[in-house]
Amino acid sequence: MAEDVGRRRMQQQQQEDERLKAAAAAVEEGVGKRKRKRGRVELRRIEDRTSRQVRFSKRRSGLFKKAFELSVLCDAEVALVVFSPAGRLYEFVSSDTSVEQIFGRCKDIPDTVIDDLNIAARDPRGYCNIQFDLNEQPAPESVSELNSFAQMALELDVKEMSMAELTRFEEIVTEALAAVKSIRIMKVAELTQTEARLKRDPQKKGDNWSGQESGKE
Amino acid sequence: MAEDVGRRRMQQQQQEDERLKAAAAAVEEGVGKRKRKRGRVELRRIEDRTSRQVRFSKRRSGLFKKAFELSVLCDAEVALVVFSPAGRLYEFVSSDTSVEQIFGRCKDIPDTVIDDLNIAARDPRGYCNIQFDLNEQPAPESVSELNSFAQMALELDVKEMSMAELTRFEEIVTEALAAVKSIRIMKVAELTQTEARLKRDPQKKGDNWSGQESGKE
DNA sequence: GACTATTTATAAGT
DNA sequence: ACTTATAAATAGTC
Repeated sequence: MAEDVGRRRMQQQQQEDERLKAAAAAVEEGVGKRKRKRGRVELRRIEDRTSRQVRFSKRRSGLFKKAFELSVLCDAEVALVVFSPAGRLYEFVSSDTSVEQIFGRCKDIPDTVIDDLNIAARDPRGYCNIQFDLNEQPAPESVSELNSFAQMALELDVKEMSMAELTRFEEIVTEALAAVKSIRIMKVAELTQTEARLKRDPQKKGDNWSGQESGKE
Repeated sequence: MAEDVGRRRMQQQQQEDERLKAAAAAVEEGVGKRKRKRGRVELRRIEDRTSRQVRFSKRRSGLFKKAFELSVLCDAEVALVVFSPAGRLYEFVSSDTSVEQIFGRCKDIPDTVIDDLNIAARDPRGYCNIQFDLNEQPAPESVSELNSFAQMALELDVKEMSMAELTRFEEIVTEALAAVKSIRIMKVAELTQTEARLKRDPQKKGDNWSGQESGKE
């Protein structure tokens, strides 16, 4: 998926350049008067309240529409639940089944199955205990030197910050986390696609698309 | 002018008509030798197996992507579960929540309104939409040089990471966020205490519309 | 709530 | 797979 995007991006080199230049200019001149092109969005929490609410409405309807289409076109079971920040609940379930039933099935499925082709995760990660003292950092695991440094830098600096800075910084870290998540999810999606071809077909009849894999990546 | 507007609407209407006619024709004449225009799809189960599988993959990716974006952009909780016809499970849960948690919340909310597409909402409002791009990292805002560097470091490096690294890194960022939050909370508590005597309302962090929406529209 | 300009998603084609 | 043509989604506006 990311590769597809990459290709497309190459095609749109011109546009990209244009955008990057604009962004660079905006940074230099200070944020503010820059107006985004229509239809283009950064992957981060929308700051403006009104805008965020409007977008939520539009995007929510689009998401549900897509979910519905997937269920119909591909004969898949789909369950979708969305809570607005205000706590309102919106849900969609493809067939006659209920959300309870579909979610229930998730729990019943053993790890082996889930592990194989699942896109996202109920992995143990992501639950943060705010137990540690800042002076006593958890040992900076070696993901890469850069990352370790970045993390230390963040946390050390944090102690010196004003409220405003803190608030802003929290936003930044939140955004960074969002970016990381998105990338990971896309990678998972990629892998899932790749592995799909290697997966045996439980109920094959006639032609099978999974039988024609020509190696893995 | 009004005529222009009318013209546009007519064009749209034509598209709709065309589509509907095509669908109707397909039904009456049976399955087809008919070649659809690119990008155009009838809302019905795809008969061709290969095609169905291919589109399932693509659309599934798109759906999850959008679900993720909605959660990030609009700060909403999202749970999405998809079963392929083969019975494989794909799921996505927005943040630190689990499917079970979100599901649990569903049960607690009584009144349900179901619309045309099987979409249920606890709110009279309609539905909505979403979309996003992975290659587009959030712009590095400058809070301090250190922070900017850290953030950029994070995001740049992230693109090169393996899955294992990504997972680990996500964990680190999550922890960092937790740390920042804890610090901010402590500071808020301090300030609140201090200023409580002055009977002043120091700062509000919220631009969370969940807090401001008291229920009506 | 509707309109238009753009971007994104994606059905077909190679 | 990779590319291209089209449709759909949607951000910015009024």
